[in-house]
Amino acid sequence: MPATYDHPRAALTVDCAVFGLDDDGLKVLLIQRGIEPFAGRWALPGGFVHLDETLEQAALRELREETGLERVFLEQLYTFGDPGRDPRERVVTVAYYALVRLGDHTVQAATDARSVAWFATDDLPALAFDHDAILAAALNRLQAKVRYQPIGFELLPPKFSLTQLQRLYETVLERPLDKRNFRKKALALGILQELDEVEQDVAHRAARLYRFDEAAYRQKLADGFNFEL
Amino acid sequence: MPATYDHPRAALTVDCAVFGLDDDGLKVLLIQRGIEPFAGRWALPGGFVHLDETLEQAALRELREETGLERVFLEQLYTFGDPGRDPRERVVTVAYYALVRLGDHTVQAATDARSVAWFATDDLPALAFDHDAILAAALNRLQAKVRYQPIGFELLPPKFSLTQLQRLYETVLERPLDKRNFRKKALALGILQELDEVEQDVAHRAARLYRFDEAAYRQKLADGFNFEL
DNA sequence: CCAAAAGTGTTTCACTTACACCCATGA
DNA sequence: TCATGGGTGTAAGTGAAACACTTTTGG
Repeated sequence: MPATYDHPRAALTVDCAVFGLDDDGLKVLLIQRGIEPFAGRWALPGGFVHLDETLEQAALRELREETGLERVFLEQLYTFGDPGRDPRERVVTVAYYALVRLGDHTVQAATDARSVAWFATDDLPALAFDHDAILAAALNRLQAKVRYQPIGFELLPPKFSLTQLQRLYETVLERPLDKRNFRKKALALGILQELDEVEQDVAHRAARLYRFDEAAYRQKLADGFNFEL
Repeated sequence: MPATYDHPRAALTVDCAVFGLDDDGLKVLLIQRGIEPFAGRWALPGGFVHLDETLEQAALRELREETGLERVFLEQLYTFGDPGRDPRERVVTVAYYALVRLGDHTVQAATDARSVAWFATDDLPALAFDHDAILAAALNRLQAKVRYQPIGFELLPPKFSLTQLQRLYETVLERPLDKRNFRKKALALGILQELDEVEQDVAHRAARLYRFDEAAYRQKLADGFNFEL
């Protein structure tokens, strides 16, 4: 390491793969780039890291600026830095993935984004840079993580039915689950709070609603409990 | 994103937590810094990323330059970038962890490293920068990963006994394992090649030697096999 | 012949999986 | 009364964990 840090420097960005869930399945939030390179192409929201903010703050700021999203679950994914991933010059990007409750937010294009939209993860347009690789990594991580950590709740409304929860897992894991076994296991985790409420406005028997019990989760986590589903 | 990438830039480094195993337990390779900041302090080997190399290449190059190590198992860990983690200016570091067979290599200090040494992971000196946090994350990752991916072989000589393998797992996971169950499970993975050789020069019955069967591993991996131990 | 580690099976228990019917509600 | 999804239990099978003695070898 030189005594002074004076040398040519790569540019540093953050990019976010933001996932949401609706009746059609898993969605990812993309922006349409307003500027070169790749103007007009769809891309993950992201941008340059400022010198006075953490990487996570940069990711949250870019999300807010480009899409209007706030208060999302966010976790660092991987850092992509191959020379050539940006056609102009060396750019290293720290990728994050985020989970949001789709109903909570309306997205809104801003700054350098021409527009913003949700895309089904199994029907994506061509993406700018190496964003297809980043997105694939993010999907992998989500699938792996959802099995042993209850992060899926971040995709659901605060109150949900067991059927909704099951559909979430089926969607993310891309395979059907047995209803009775799923309910047994989900309840056995001991982190679901049964509410005295049911679904509204459905044309059949209304399902009981539950809430994710954060306190119970922290407790069990500290006790070394295993949350595999 | 501005149309040109002209703005103040953070410096970008890589750092490596290199693990090895000997009879005393798990070791990590540290260098003693020859220059400021933190001259004289122990630190993870690492350094600045060049503009024309990948992040992984940078990590391998720094390892070679500072410690003489070559051909190691290397995997990206996490990117640390809080402002203030370097006392002089903003430096973002992409951390890697590596596994080596301790017997294979003799390490050798070079470039900016005053000296190089292996330290027991449970008896570490004060480290430079936030390297204690990086190292803690690396240990966590190693523990988590060794359970479901057979990376532990990277720490053993090419030919090893089942007892050696068991001791490796016990060391990394920090808990005793049942001998019979361990052997049953390890062999059931179907990725150990039984050799017609035994240990040499031991003062008791000599143990049969095995080899990690890379081909069988790849095959089973492709078939979706689960390698949890 | 003693010390030291290698090697080997069976039983028990817990968890996973497969599976089908009645219930409540609104239209 | 019909259509729609909500809700429930049991039996069989599979994998994990606990556990102790005999064998081999060199000193």
